[in-house]
Amino acid sequence: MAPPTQPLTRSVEDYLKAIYQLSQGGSPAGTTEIANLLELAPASVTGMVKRLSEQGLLEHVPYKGVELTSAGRRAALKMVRRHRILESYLVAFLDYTWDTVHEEADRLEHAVSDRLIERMALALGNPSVDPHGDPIPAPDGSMVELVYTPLSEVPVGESVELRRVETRQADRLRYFAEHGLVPGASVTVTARQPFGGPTTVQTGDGDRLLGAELAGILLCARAGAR
Amino acid sequence: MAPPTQPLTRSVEDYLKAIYQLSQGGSPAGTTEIANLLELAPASVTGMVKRLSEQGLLEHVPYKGVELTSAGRRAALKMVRRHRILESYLVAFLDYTWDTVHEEADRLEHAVSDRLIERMALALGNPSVDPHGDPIPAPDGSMVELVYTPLSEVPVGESVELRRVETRQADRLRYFAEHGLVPGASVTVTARQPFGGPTTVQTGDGDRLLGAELAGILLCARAGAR
DNA sequence: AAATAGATTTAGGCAACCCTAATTCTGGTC
DNA sequence: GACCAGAATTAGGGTTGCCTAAATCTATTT
Repeated sequence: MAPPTQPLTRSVEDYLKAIYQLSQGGSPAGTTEIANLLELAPASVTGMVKRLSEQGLLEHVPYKGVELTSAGRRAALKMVRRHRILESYLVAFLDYTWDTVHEEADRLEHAVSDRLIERMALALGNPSVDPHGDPIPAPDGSMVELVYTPLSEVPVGESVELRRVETRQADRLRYFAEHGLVPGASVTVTARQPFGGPTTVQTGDGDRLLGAELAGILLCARAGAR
Repeated sequence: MAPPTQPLTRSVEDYLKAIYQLSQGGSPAGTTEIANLLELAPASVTGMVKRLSEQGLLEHVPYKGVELTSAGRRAALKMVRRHRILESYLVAFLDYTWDTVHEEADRLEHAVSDRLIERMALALGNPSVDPHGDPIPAPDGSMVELVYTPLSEVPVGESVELRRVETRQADRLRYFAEHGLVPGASVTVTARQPFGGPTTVQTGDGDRLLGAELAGILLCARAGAR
């Protein structure tokens, strides 16, 4: 039952990761979506998708969309584990910050061995989340994905704990870090303007006004819900 | 004076490293030598060599051999630095042994950024040699290469310090490590059989008989010479 | 000086991936 | 029910980097 798969190329690994990410929402990934994410022409995606379907990594319904097969998902989750362990390691031991680490991990994830990843994981104490609060799949591909509430939807008056930051954009990440808005931080929502207006929060760092976009990518654990 | 070079591909990096290594002996590298080292067909090497010459990284005299230009040497030394810092880091912090580390470093060296290498170097305290005793080029490409004496040529009766092990073959490296024959170890030559016969050495670990091949790849610092 | 072994190069191909331009399909609209 | 915009696919190319087979060159031997 061991996967007899020949090693995947960098390109293939990138496609699988992208399709995994786009399928998160439940519906199959579209050609153009994939193309945008990988910064390729849609025609190139069609070609690769065809090859990967033949290899049994994808399920492709022409003109409809692509989904990962279980072999594809397994490979994608391995890449996600690599990426998140790498990010965690670089931040913990090599002075990277969460806004600079993504790029480095994106290159390294194609070059590391399983052995290296497991040693890094061990050195980190087998973490379950990365510096952004994203869950790290176990070596067997299992992953516990908790459901959090966007800060933009936390009722006024409630105190919550920041758990996860859903962006890789360096400028936003830097802004969050500068103001103590990192996983683990406690914040209280003190006000919110209507019609997609800003949310006001109280942090250990003082009060801060967050626009709807930023408040929407800060995911929080509410007291009762967990 | 900054190198305006576009990023090199993995293949190109491998060629430059190979040619650097083969040119160490002074004479230009031959097509077949390069092909053997990289496990490619000689015809493939001819093709790549032509492209790299046009890019100004190599000096190729058809039917004679190849040498690195100064741009080529600079790039090659950068790869050597990457490789040796990686090996040092993996051994120091991630429990690799010197017989397993080469392969991992060979893949990683194409994926790491300069920034990562410099952070690893810093974490290591800017080492000047790697776990095998090979000198590590400085970021500017300068490298101090000391001249050592092969154990096979150390006169009987002399005590020397092991400094460098010139092989990447895992089985030999494992044998050396098992018997304390690692850089820094002190050994005394107690006997040597003539006509390429074995050398007998006394180590902290006891006495040991080393055939000509093994004794030839253990490089030693002699007392006076250094 | 001719022969020849071995190294090197040329010729002709192939696979992976990417691109642009042209075509075809799908899901609404009017 | 025909039409249209946008999505997806097909057609036709290009590059990189590898291979095998067939020349060709070099250097050494006879």
